[in-house]
Amino acid sequence: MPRRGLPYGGRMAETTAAPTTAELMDAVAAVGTAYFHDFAAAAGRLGLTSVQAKALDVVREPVPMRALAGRLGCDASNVTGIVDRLEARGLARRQASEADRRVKMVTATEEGREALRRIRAEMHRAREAFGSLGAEQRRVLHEICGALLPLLAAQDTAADQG
Amino acid sequence: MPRRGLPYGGRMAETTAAPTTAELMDAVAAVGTAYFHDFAAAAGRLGLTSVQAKALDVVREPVPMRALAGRLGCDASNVTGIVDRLEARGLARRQASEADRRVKMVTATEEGREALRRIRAEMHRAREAFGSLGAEQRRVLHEICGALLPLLAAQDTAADQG
DNA sequence: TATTGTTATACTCTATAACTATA
DNA sequence: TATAGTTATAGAGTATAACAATA
Repeated sequence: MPRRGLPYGGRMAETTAAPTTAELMDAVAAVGTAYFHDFAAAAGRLGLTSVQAKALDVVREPVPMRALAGRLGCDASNVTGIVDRLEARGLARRQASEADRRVKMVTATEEGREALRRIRAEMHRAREAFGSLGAEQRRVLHEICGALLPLLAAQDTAADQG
Repeated sequence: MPRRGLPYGGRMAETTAAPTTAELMDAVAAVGTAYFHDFAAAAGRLGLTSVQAKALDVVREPVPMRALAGRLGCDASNVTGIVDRLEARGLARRQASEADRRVKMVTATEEGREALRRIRAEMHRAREAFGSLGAEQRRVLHEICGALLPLLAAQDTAADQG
């Protein structure tokens, strides 16, 4: 099949062939790993683990402990310790639910929200890397991610999306 | 700017706008997280942690303990325990280097390679998700990943690429 | 009875520091 | 002296099982 000019900017060689599923998975895994590394490093500079940072992101809006466990993809018993540590540093707080006195809602404090903003600002490599993409590349990548996510997260909806 | 027909298959609406860097980062993070979850689950079904599985992948070819630490992105002291556990299960083995008697080369056993093959085969969601992409989408996604990776991993080359 | 959050336990991963054996 | 691998230690994340409070 003849290869036409590249559709989203035409920066690369025309010889680029469509990769196999395995090659694609390796490439996405490498990018995902590097992205996560940048995220963990940014969180670490603020003295937070990556799980703590992710939890902080989830609780920008009040969330029950149980649901937080779902969003973090871990057992509910872990969340106790994770929120304990966030609370001890004043980044989040527990509040009893009025509707159901068994549940406790977790919410980020203003300091917690500020920490999260700083982490995002500290992700220098990711910002540079994604910022370097052209409009068409961004659009295509975003669209492909949107198509992939529901398939990748298919049966975890209840647990992962909380 | 007027929007032309989509270049890689034209499946979606023409109204899709170019996302901001932040939106793009969130989308890629979500896909990366879901991918990693699929990987960890596949490894878990074989009784392996994700780090053990990644280590197994690295040592398909003989690698010094120190270099393995670099590829895993962790301190060298951790690798002792990780390889201990792989070795205890017969999935990898240590061999003294002939050139430098201080270094130990780690290599996957045939059983270890088989375990790795099974993990890859067990990543059902990822295989379905990426397998569902058309040739043009695969090509574009692969190319963008290739452009992103060196920027994301820029200064970690020595540590991350071993 | 079922559910929420917690505790107790045990394992793994993690970094730091100190050690040994080589170089 | 410098480096490779190990050990010791402490902290954090993880799942399982059992528990108290509430529904």
